[in-house]
Parts: sequence; structure tokens; C-alpha cells
Amino acid sequence: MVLKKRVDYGFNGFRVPIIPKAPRSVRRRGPFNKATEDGRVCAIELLASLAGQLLQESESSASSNASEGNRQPAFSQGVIEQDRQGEVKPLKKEEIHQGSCAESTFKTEVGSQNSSQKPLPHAKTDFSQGHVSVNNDSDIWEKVQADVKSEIFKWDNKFGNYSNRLVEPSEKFRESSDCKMKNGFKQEMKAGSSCFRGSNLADKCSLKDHIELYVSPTLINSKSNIKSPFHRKSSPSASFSRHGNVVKLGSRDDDENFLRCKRVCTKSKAFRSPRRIAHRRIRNLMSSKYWKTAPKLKDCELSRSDLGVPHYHKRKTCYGFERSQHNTIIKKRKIVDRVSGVTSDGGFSSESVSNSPQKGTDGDKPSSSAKLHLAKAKDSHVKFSIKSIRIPELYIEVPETATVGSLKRTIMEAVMAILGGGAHVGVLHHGKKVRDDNRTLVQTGISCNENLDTLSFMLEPVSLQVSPTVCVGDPSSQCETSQLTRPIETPALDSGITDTLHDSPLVTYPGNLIESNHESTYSLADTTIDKITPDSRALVPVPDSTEALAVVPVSQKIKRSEFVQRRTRRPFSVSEVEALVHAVEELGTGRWRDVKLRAFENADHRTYVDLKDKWKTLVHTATISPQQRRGEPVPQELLDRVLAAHAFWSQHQAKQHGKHQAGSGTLKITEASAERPCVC
DNA sequence: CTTAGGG
DNA sequence: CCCTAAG
Repeated sequence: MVLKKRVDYGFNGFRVPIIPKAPRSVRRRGPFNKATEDGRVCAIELLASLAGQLLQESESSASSNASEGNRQPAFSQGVIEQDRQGEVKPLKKEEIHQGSCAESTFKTEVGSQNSSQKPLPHAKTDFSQGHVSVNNDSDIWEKVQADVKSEIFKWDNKFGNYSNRLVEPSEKFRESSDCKMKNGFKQEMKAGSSCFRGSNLADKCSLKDHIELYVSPTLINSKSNIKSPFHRKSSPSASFSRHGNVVKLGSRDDDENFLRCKRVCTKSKAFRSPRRIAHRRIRNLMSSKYWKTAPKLKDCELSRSDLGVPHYHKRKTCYGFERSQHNTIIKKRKIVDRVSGVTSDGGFSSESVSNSPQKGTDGDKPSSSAKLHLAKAKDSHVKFSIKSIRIPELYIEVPETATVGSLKRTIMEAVMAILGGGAHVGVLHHGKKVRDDNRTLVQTGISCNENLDTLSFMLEPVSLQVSPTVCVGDPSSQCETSQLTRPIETPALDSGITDTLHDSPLVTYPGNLIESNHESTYSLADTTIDKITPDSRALVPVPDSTEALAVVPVSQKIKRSEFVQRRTRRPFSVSEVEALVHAVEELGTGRWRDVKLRAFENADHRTYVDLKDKWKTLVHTATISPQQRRGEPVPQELLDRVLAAHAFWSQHQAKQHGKHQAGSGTLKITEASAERPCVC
């Protein structure tokens, strides 16, 4: 609703249009919040979503009478109930702490009778660790186990060995200064742990076999074969142990055709909140969309790309690490850690990259390409020591007046932006991209010693990997990377106040700032006409459509302790201040979200908190003497408006508050003009 | 998630 | 800018 009506509030002469608060439903979250839209998905959610998929798929073939109330009595201790839509519903608190599996944080029961699904092909998993016990000789179930185990490895590769950590959190882990978050994370992971089991195995679920099954987020997106067993008719039970834990799989022949997820946690908040806290923490650490890792937290925090998407089952996503067979025993869980591992000490620690004890001992000169050292191990594992890794081509534009330091930061941000948007690891063998993820290393020829230097890795935005329809077909589901390709736009204001904004130079993309002979994946037609504020330090990573050729050596001097860094300081320009002032004049203080949407919607780096803070400092600046002010001088005219608006809205807020306190109507406003009329 | 306010 | 309590 656009309100043309303007009402004179008799306040310093300017008129304030009545702008109703945007309905919640139509409000769009600012870019700042996008970071929360992806996040780590704990296993139970994945399973729940998986269940939803299974249900939907089985619905066609089965006249399912599954319903919410159709609970399996024997498994009613849980908290999460899986309904047919894949929604996870919290059960009552009283329902927990009962039953034989009270110690198990989660129990997931799988029941499925009707399915024609078969396990997906790549079920050959190297069971180099743990043992497998199969109650049934079915080949399928071997594959099932293989897949589950593969997923567990995958999970551990990504997130670390949480199953162990959860069971025995170290003191340091508990007492860390970030204990709160970590505990939250721990709780979450605990909540996210799951147990597959069949009803016939219920009695085996004891305190000792604390069953934890981690499922990769990609499980859902990629329609992993892990679901296959659940579709299998009259599935036998299977179990395997790992790290002393047992994962049991089973399906109930006597059960209805849906999957139940149950857990022992109490409230849904206990289930969700920690994750959200973690997300928040992650978001903070990652500064919205930039991928920053926190060394201290690296064991309990997850990189965005590893996080998957919390509401993956409801919305499209451009994330999605390809599911791959993780026959390797690489311990590290995120790409960036590998990178940081390189940057911190010049080489990967054996802990951080692989279980290979050999660190990068040779004094290789810094290489811009991925150097890989392979060593054939006796257990047929290929050991990698990655010196560096390529990242995709970047397109960076900074004003001439930018400092070298800001250039560095910009590049760093660009890198982080790409990584933060999700990245795949591309594998180049003999300079040729290995596209088939299902090929084994042996098949690819990577496992040979003579291929030491023939292999390289590169990071590439997920958009290059994701089906184009995901990003292109649906404008509303614009993928992160494509958003990143958009320049920061000048806030579009609807009044002539902001003439200076429109003086912003038109930024084009000649494509020659950084040598590039590749066409961009994205059409520049739109971005060409977009305006960029002069000080916006436009950051435009342009993913390469074919190969990531540009090589950007990873900084060698990033200390871990500095990795949790603040966002780069980006002083407000006069234009921005003007936009802010204008918006606040219209909307008032206390509606920063609306201010953000109105005037800074496209300025991803300005959050509503930033705007609020800026307003705070503006008020302060306007209060102090000009000699005391620092930074780019703000025109006095603007400061006057700041003071005026601040005074007005403070008064207005006070009145509102007074009215609230005394009850409406009790405290009559003397200035009728100061009241904001109700506009409908 | 937003707002508000201290650091 | 960060952090976080409070709603």
C-alpha cells in the first residue's frame, strides 16, 4: 500500500507521510538475515525431512493411514513426531525419559512397507573402521549400512567427530568462554543425534550404546540413498557399531507406512533454540554472508556451506554439496578449514586435514595452485596434503581512493562471499576437471604416486554445480551466489531529497579490471545499469562459468586468533546518512527493520542494527560540537534534521509509552498534530 | 526475529 | 560494530 497522503505533524516544518508498519507476512527479511536461512541441519531434522520425503513418495503407492495420532505405542517416549508433511512436532514433556532408550538422545524409527525403491548404486563403502553386524544377509542391507556409515563419515568429515565429543565433552569444551554457544551446540548435536532402530532392537538400545547417527544435510537435497532402506519392504534389521556406538537400522513390518522420529529432548525450543543460537553465533561470526571461521569454535561451529538449509524441505536451495562417497578418512569437515590450516602454519596439521602424520614438510614455495601430495598408504588410503586450493575467479572493483588495506579486505571479503555462499570442491586431474563424483580414486587414477602434481583442487560456487533451474528458473529463489554478483545498490528513495544519491556514478562492468576471457555465468545486463554508491566498495565476485582459472593464493598470514574478526568497518557516506535520516523522518525511530527495508534494502552490509547504531551515533554527533566530530563530516543540515527527527520521535515514543502505561485516552496529547493518525 | 541499549 | 537481554 502506497500512501500518498502526507500529514503535517507540525514538526520542524517537514511532513511525514504515514507509513503503516509492514504486515509481518509481507515483510521480507533483510539480507542480513539470510545467513540464518541456511544453517546446519541437525540429524533429526534431516531424518524428519527425509521421512517427509519418504512419506510423500510412499503415499502414491500406499494407501497410508498414517496420521499424527497413529502412534506406535512402543515408541511413544520420544518427543519428535514425524507427521506426513515431514514436520517435526514436539511431543509432550511427559513423554520423555521413559523407556529403555532414555539415554539415547534420539530414536528414529523407520517403518515402511511399500516401496519399490532400491538402494542407490554406490553402496560400496569401505568399512575400514568399525564393524558391521548384519542380521540379515541381504545385499541391500549391506549397502544400506554402507550408506549410513558413509553418511556418518561424511558427517564427521564435515563437522568433526561429534559423536565422541558429545559423549565425553572435554572440560575445556565445557568451560570455554564460548561455553554458552558450545553448550548450545552440543545440546543441539545431541538433539540431532539419532538412532535408527527397528522395533525388534528396542531392547538393545541401552545406555552404553549411545546411538548417534549423523546424517549429512545433503542427504535430503540429494535424495540420498539412505532412504532406500526405509522403503524396503519387510526390511531386516541391521546394525553396525562405530566408535563404540551402534547404529541400528530396521524397519517394521507391522508398522504403518511412515517414519517416526522421536527424541528425548523436551521442548521444541530445546531442540531448536540451540541451533538458532548457533546460527546466530555463526551468523555473527560470519558477518552475515562472509565466511569466517572461528578457530576456537571450529570444533563446534559449522561453515555455512556445511550447514545445509534448515528448511530444506520447504524451500528451494542452491546449497547442496554433492553427496559423495566418503571412503576417505579425511577428518576435516570444511573447506575453509583446510584453507585456514594452510594459512595458519603453512601446512595442515595431521588433525586438520587427514590422518596422515606427514605434514607438509617440504619447503615448497607458495603455490597458487593446489599442490597435492599423495602417498600410498598400506591401508589403501590416499593421503592428501593440500598446500593451497584454488578459488574461483573474482571480480573486484574498488575506488581509486581505496587503500591497499581496504583492497585486501575487499578481496578477503570476496573470497569469503564466495565461500559463504557455498562452495564445492572441484577436482582437477591432469588439469582436467573430474566431474564424475562417483568414480573412485583408483578409477580416476588419483591414487597413484606418480600423480603427485597432477591433481589439484579448486573451490567453486555452488551455483556452478547446482542445476541451473534452481537459480535461474525461480527468481524468488535466487541463489546466494547470484545475489553476490549483484552490486550493492543505492537505496532508492522516493523523494527528491536524495539527489546526491543519484549522482552516484554508473558502474559498468568492462570486464577488464581483472583479466578475464571468460564469459560470466550471469548476464551483466542488469548489473550494468545498477548504481553503486561511490563508497560501497562494490564487491562483485563473478563466478566463472567453466573453469575456475583465476588463482588467488590464500593469505598465508591469517592467524587463527584473528579469524574471528569484526566486519570491516564501512563508514556511512553522506548519501547513506541522508537516506537514513530521510527514512527515520518518515518511519520514526524504533522501526529499524522498516528503515532498513525502505532505504537500505539492497545494502546488504547495512543491517537494521547498523542503522540503529548509526542513528545513535548521528544523534550523538549532532549533539557534540563540530570540533569533536570525526570522520567524514556530515552536513549540518543533516545533523539538524537528525536532531529534529530524534526529538520528534522521542517525544512521540514517550507519548505512546505514556498512553500505554496510563491506558489509552487517559493521557491526552496536547498536540493533536503530533499524533500519528491512523491510516488504513 | 526485532528492538533497545550498553560495551 | 559487537553483544545480548527482552519482547
